[in-house]
This record gives sequence, C-alpha cells and structure tokens, in this order.
Amino acid sequence: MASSELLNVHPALFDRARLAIMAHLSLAKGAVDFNTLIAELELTRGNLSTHMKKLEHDGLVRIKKAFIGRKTRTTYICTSKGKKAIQIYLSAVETVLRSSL
Amino acid sequence: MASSELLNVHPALFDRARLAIMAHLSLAKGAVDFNTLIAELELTRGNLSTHMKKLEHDGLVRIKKAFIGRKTRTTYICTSKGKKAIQIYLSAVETVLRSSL
DNA sequence: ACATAATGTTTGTAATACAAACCGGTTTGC
DNA sequence: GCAAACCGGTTTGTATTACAAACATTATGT
Repeated sequence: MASSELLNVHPALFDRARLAIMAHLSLAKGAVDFNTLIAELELTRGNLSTHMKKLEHDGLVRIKKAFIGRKTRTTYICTSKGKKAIQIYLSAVETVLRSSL
Repeated sequence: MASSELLNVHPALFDRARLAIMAHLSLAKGAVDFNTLIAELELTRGNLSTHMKKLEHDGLVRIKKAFIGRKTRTTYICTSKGKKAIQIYLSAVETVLRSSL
C-alpha cells in the first residue's frame, strides 16, 4: 500500500510551521538565527521557541547560542538527520500523491 | 519568500492520517467505503470517523450513506475542492523542498 | 536613572488527535 | 425464540500540543 509510506515520515514534520522551519534551514547553507526565522515565517517568538525546542529534542536541528558583542544570539542549523527527514518527507508525499494529478 | 507558499495549503492536510485519507480518495476513481479505509490505512473506527467529519465539514470530502441489503454502508468521495487542495499541497511542498536536495 | 526595546523562555489556554465506550441494528448459536 | 456475539459507525473522555501572552534578562537611548 502506497500510503503507508507516510508512516516513515518523521511526525514532527506534520505541522505547517515546523515544515516551513525545516525547509528554510535545509535550504540555507550555514546557520539561521532566531529573528530571521521569525521575520520570514511570520511566527511569534514563543511559538518559534517551542518548535525549535521540539525539533532539537528530536535531533532534526542543532541550537547554537553565542554572544555577539554582549548580547546573546541563537542560531539553528539543520542536522543530517534533519536533512534526511526532509528527503523522506518529500519522496513519501510525491509517491503518495503524484499519480493522483 | 518561498516557504510562504505553505500558507496556501489547506490546514486539514497537515495531519498524517488525513493526508493519507485524501491521497487514497483522490486516487480512487469512485467512492471508497469506511471499512476499506480502516483496513488500508490502519486507523481505528473512532479516529476515522472524526477525521471524515472534519474533512466533510471543510468540504474536501462528501459522505454518502446507503443500504446494502439491510445493512448500512458509508462511502466517501473526494470533492473537486478536495482534489484542488491536494494539488496545492503537492506543489507547495515541492517548491519549498525541491531545491534543498 | 529610568523608560523602552531586544532576545528568548515559561506558562496558561484553547484546539485536536486518538481510542475507549457506546449505540442501533443484525446475524449466529443453542 | 432468545441471548450472545458481531457489524458499522458515532459520541465522549483524555492526553497531547500549537499558540500567544506574560515573564525574565540584558541592552540602549535620553
């Protein structure tokens, strides 16, 4: 059954905001910071914060905190596990839906 | 911003079970019945029932009830709105993720 | 020195996915 | 012919979770 391929998809990706976050991070070469994500994805700070905590917990993202001058700066990068999850997501969706066009 | 394309996607599709249901219905020519969906997608009855209620409420699916012999039989078909939602979903996901491979 | 802003995090709440319990009706066993 | 098991779904209760408001901390402007 083709639709069972969806079972291989990491559950964290079945959320509009988190999918957008992961897409953004997997595109960007290098790290992306908190405020950039806020601005581009139109999320509130609280919302982004909790999403990133979950994504880190699941190992899809790595959080880096650093001082820029004396202010803190939080950036995120997509782990290889995260990239793989995105690929699985895309291929699963395509095999399940492509033939229905 | 490419990722904003995800905002056009119908929110009901951001759920693994409902996406699988819609994929199945949009593939099948004609109606699919309750028990077939249960069997192929491995959902509980309660779970499927509530998902279908939501999908009908959102206009992505139409529910038909009929008697087969003296038993009732519930079948579902994907509306044109549902098919369009699937197409939007697929193209949004592809434009957002394709370049990240 | 005091107000305002910037950067995140924690907390409270509303929405929701899920399965258990339920319900109306039918078939089976005895 | 009556009870028990079954079928086809629906409603209800619960546990999870997405979200924004409130909070905490530090920096900046005046």
